[in-house]
Amino acid sequence: MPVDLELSPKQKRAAGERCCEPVVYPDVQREEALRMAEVAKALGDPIRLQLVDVLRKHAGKVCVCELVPLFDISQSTLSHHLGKLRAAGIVDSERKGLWAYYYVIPDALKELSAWLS
Amino acid sequence: MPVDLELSPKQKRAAGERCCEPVVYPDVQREEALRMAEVAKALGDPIRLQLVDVLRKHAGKVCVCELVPLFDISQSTLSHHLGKLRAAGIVDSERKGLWAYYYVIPDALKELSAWLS
DNA sequence: GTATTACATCGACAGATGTGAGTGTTATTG
DNA sequence: CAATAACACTCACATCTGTCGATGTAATAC
Repeated sequence: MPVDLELSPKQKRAAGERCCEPVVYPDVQREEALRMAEVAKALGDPIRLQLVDVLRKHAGKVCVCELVPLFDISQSTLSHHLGKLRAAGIVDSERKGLWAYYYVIPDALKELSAWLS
Repeated sequence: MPVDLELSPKQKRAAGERCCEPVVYPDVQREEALRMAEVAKALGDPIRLQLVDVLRKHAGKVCVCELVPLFDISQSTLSHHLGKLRAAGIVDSERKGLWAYYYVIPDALKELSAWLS
């Protein structure tokens, strides 16, 4: 896990020579980074972040019709954001008649949260 | 802080009537969300996330020339990513002669990290 | 049945993003 | 001095993103 990066030679390399040893990068990080970046990207919009905030704090399932008046965007744009959050595996929804209820998937933010702290 | 969202009336509103009470949204969240989303967005790319990972784990300052061989991208693209991270306030750099040393700004990820956990 | 509501999806568009090749600037080596 | 290394920046381009209006679909109300 600890990337063993040495603070190597600070010396202009002589023509054609490599500057710094190419440090091997742990492959484990690769897929992990892809997953976490996907989650971070989904949270990288103020509206989506607030959506997740509301859904998390509510602890239950929230109807889309209750989310619409919270933001100054059109219904279709909100739907688009919810779709992105679902695609990123952060939320899921459940349809009940005319209404759609959204909720945060437990542990969806766990990996990113752990890495950040 | 707790957004008091009631799971209100699940009943098709009668022509012209509002579906759900427009819940007031705490303004405090607004700017906070903007800041956190900016950080999340910067982390929303696998390469930038790995860059931050390397810089964090190294605990010191890392020369760009040591970062280049870690990724399969051009030097200019790497520079671009570092610039984005700097613009988001996550990292900063220090120039020493020919070399540039990057490091993670302490507490830069604090707010997002706290919100996530 | 018809009218209407809740929500997702489509189409379009301006703006942002990731990428690399090339260039410029500055400092170091010889 | 000249040559060159390290790195940021410019330009170009294909792709992605956020946004809205319009449309589609399914369920409810009357």
